[in-house]
Amino acid sequence: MPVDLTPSQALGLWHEVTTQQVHADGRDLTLRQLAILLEIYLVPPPHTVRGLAAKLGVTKPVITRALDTMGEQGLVTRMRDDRDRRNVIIKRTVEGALYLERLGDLIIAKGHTLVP
Amino acid sequence: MPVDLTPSQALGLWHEVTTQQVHADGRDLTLRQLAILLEIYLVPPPHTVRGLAAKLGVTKPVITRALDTMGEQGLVTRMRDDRDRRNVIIKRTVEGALYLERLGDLIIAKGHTLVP
DNA sequence: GCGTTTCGTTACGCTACCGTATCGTTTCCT
DNA sequence: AGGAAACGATACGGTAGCGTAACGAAACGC
Repeated sequence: MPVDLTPSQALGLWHEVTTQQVHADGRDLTLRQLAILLEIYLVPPPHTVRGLAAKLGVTKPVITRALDTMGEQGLVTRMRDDRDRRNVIIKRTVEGALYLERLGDLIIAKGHTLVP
Repeated sequence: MPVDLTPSQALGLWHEVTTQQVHADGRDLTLRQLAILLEIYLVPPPHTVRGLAAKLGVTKPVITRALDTMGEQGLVTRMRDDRDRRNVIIKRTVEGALYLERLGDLIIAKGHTLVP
């Protein structure tokens, strides 16, 4: 079931959500960090640094840095892969799930207030 | 006519759009910068530094810096207000309008691909 | 076994943003 | 006219991101 939006609704939705996020988010994630976080939580595991870098079209240090920052904030965790100890498996956390749940709620709420 | 989204659709939409934006956007705007840009283009003028700062809940230097950066990129322009020369009026540009139009198209396109 | 490849991380120099405080200009008010 | 207030910009020290390049550890291949 596709979601049909008018141009005004599409940008209006982005406007409302982005503005509220700027207001409320003490974390202030980068666009890249948010993309990484969403990828980790919405796409089936396992997630690796290399895989995320390829999916987003960025270099590996970008992923490492983003995971450092978001790890300090409790949004993700890293574990070495025991089956191939070169790999690092990125894992979800409760706090990260809550963060995205709040974001989803915000998007849904703003969607309801839109007029074409 | 409100837009009804399931939690999965809401985050899925954000995921798709954010990811593609990271891939494609050579500009790499901050979340705050994007919020400012949307405010300027979606809310009726006039826009001032002070007004934008209040609306987004940030300090004035944040707005000044964002306008500096986005001004260099041609996304906005500034003009002194001749009726009160303390004020600066922020104006839209063709390039800025095109940028947001592309963003809107992207949101609409990704909305169509969603399944609940 | 030993070179080669594949991981993720780290180092380096650089740029851009942050918050706080202050500045110069312009307007307002009495 | 002259002081107070409002506006946007700037200065400052600090932090966090960037891309490129190099690194150590682990697995692979012959």
